[in-house]
Amino acid sequence: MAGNGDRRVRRTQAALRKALIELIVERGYERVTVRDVLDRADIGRSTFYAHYRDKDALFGSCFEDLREDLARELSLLGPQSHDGSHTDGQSGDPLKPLTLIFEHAFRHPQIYRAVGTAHLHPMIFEVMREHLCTHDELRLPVDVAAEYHASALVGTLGWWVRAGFPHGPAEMARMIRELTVGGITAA
Amino acid sequence: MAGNGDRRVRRTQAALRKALIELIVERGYERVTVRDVLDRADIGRSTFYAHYRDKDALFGSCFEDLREDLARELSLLGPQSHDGSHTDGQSGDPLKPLTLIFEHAFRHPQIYRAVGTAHLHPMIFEVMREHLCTHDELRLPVDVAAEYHASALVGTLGWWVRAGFPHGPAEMARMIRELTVGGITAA
DNA sequence: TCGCTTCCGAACATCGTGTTCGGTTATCGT
DNA sequence: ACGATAACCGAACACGATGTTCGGAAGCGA
Repeated sequence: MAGNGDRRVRRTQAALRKALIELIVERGYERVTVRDVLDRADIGRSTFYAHYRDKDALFGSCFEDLREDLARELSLLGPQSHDGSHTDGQSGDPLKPLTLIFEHAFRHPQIYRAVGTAHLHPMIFEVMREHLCTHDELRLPVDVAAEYHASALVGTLGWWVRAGFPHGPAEMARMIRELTVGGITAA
Repeated sequence: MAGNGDRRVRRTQAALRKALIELIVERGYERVTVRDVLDRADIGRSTFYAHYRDKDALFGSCFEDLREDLARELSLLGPQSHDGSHTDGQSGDPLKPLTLIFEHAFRHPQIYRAVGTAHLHPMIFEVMREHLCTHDELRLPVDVAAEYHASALVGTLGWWVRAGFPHGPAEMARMIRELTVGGITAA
């Protein structure tokens, strides 16, 4: 599986990505130098620059993998109500997409801790936006509402990861749903 | 007003802060060098390091001023319902604190654009947390709910600033309130 | 005016970056 | 198995940013 291209290239890139993630978790992105990554991955300097323009590029490739992975898992669920409102039975459990996001973070704690959740924002935003467009029963600007809910979800997800998963993924999904559909007055 | 200490010190620090903010707005934080700040502010190199340990320290002093300014304005309103729920008439307009936050950003577009809104998060979070503690009618963990609403507010605020204030401050406050108290189903 | 503090700016050591290039080694297709 | 090809190595280099030092000039408050 996943065996495209030269084996050496695969080995090199995997080692670099692994090293970067580890180091970011240990020291934070800013405090990691290219030299550090090279030493940790045991890769030659020139080899690094043959693959990536700089540290940012390597970092980008890391979370791009992650993002695609999550997007693929989400797409397997098929089109459905993405935020849990409208339990109109035409598609599976409306809580499933939310749960899946939290489970994904739960399964990749290292990368999520390193990469942060900010990079998921655009993706979540688009999902929210599309959903709100098809179900637009509100007179609020779509952008505002989408940004609001995307920020809430992504922010809470990030907090949950940083706090070391104080609750289970499914539990988190349920709570987010309640907060989203019920508002602050729901008791 | 604000005339504490040596005039030269005030001049120097003000020039450095102003230069940094301008440059961050123009190029983004990472692409600003200490040299750039020195040139823009017309300040000697050694003088800079006599005042701040590095670029981060100067940056920190910038948004600390901002944070204190906003906190002072908020405290002038006195204790009240900070998120707009509970129109129980015992204190002024429940929408006022929210409006004040948006107005503050609207009055300092440069700094907000440069500093971003992430630094307000802890403050907003605490306000949310306290409010939810006193009005805890929900069985959800306070931290989760506080993080959710804080992220939503701060995220939307940041989007609004970056988008160039597509709506008025009061309008934004009203929309946030509706999204917060009404949930997604409120139509 | 006097004494003190701040500012200046040039010079310096140090570090991280990104590139180059000739030589070595692993991989893939046949 | 083997040969052509592509990837890797690593040392050396130029460059730019950082943070420090120090003697002298200038501005400030009293």
